[in-house]
Amino acid sequence: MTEPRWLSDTEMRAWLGYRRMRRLLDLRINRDLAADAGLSEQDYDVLSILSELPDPAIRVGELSERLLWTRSGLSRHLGRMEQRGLVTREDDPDDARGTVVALTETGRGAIRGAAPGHVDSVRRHLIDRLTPAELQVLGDIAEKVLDN
Amino acid sequence: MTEPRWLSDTEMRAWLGYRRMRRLLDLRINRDLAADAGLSEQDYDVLSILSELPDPAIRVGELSERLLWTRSGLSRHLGRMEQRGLVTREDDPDDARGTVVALTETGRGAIRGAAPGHVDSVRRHLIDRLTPAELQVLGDIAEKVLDN
DNA sequence: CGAGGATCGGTTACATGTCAACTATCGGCT
DNA sequence: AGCCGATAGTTGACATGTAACCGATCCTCG
Repeated sequence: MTEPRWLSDTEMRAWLGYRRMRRLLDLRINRDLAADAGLSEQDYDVLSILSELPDPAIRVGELSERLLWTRSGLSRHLGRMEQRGLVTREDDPDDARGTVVALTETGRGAIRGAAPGHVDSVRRHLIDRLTPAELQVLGDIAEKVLDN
Repeated sequence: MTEPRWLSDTEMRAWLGYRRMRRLLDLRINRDLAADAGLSEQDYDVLSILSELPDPAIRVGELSERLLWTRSGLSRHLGRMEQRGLVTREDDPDDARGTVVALTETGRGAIRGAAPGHVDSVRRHLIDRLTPAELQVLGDIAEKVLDN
């Protein structure tokens, strides 16, 4: 193996900064969300997707792709959310192998109630700390990283 | 509660982009690290801090602060790493409540062996995809978010 | 001194994620 | 029609994180 190209100061600062930001930012926002609405970040993500859907229900597999989650993890999480009355699961009438997930009224109420506080939290901890130019670049960076 | 300030397009793009980047980037880099070196990201972080220390050992509490980890989580993790022969734990001679953690030769070898591949992985998935200006801004963003 | 609150690290109970294996079903091909 | 590999979702075994609590030790202040 040839000598690797170690990271320069700027590169190291960006990498370590990203790592610490990830930890602290997620910690703060999740804490706010749990305190304000009694929801985890994962709950919020699921509810958010369901509430913005044109259809009343979505296949578990498609939901897992949108969330970038494994099916098994999602299955377990949906079980917990179902028990709390946030979502329902029913057999897909079009494909007996499948299951469709839908929001309950409780779930819809939960996301409606949680959204304002969550947006405020995201603003306080991230968005409002950055300039418009920085927000633009952050979007660019994410796009480049995700572009496989 | 007054009407919240919802996110603009640019803000939403930055936020969702960050979220997706976090998921995918971590997934990729952790996968590489596990495949190349048989280490988890957490293992790497611990070994990395220990290997760059001026002293031969560090207090558990200080390690947990540097890692932004809870003590209990770190305690469990150190137990696992100790069993694998990567680190040792001994009573702190200066404070009988405390424990000091040190790297074993195995642990030092593991981090040395893993570092080149890890740096390469970080480059491939993040650093080398960005321009110097973007790296600078990413560092700035992290600094602002972490401030306070 | 020495009493009592603070601090340290670990453990127990629990939450939540992954991987591999499983069951049920689908659907193309003969 | 019937076979058989592919696909959908769930579950068991396990890894690994947190919060609450515990026993031991430290240290300040009367």
